[in-house]
Amino acid sequence: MLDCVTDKWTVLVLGLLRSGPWRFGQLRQGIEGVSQKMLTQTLRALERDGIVSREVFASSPPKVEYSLTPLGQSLAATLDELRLWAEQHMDAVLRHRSSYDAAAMRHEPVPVNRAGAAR
Amino acid sequence: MLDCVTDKWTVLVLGLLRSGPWRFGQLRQGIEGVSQKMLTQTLRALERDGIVSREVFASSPPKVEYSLTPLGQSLAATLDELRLWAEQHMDAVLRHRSSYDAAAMRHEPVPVNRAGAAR
DNA sequence: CAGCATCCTGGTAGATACTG
DNA sequence: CAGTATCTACCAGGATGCTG
Repeated sequence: MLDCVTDKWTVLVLGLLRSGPWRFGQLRQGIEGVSQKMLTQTLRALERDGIVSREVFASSPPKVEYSLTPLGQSLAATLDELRLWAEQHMDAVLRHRSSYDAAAMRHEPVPVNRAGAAR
Repeated sequence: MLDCVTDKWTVLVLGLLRSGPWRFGQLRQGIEGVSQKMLTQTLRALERDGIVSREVFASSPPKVEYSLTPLGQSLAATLDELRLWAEQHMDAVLRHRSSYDAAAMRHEPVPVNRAGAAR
């Protein structure tokens, strides 16, 4: 259950939809790095769970709008707090991260380049 | 950034640590389905980000305790709201999900078994 | 007990091509 | 425009064995 709401794309999609209905292509452009496949998949899952609603306009060119259901709005609000936390504490995290890495350096003797970088 | 906080195991680990310090083995048992590898990995990442602190007791047998830093406590609190949302709305989601699936059935005619199941 | 190194597998996401 | 279908590659994550 947590899996579906903590999904990366889900968080981003709901972030955009908070401001009102969006078309497929708009979402695609608004979310950097999302593939058409993942966007479709994410939206289907959200629709299935009653988080977003999908409205098809039988026009030419075809047009499909996605918007939040009431349930979706409550989730989006909750997720937004998470995003807020991330924004507010990102610098603290990054700072701690680099000092941690620096400390690790001192233990792991020589970072000799044995056949390329780490990993 | 969101990736690290929306990780599955992260959420579960922080959920447990809210109640105080836990030992490695306790966490392992307290979180169903987590492998030793993933738990180690998750804890390392959280330590690196300053979310949890790791205290080693040079006793025999060895003992390592994990606890939340102040930063971690704030994150844990935020994540807990998410868990709360999930609990409160899980039934609504599941209900919508089954009605959605039922509707899909009617469109996708005969679920004939063409060489194994779907996929 | 806690943790690391290694190997191996399967699901997941990307790329590509086609359709209503 | 908004999808579906198919193929492939990659790497997250499980299993195993060893160490301090």
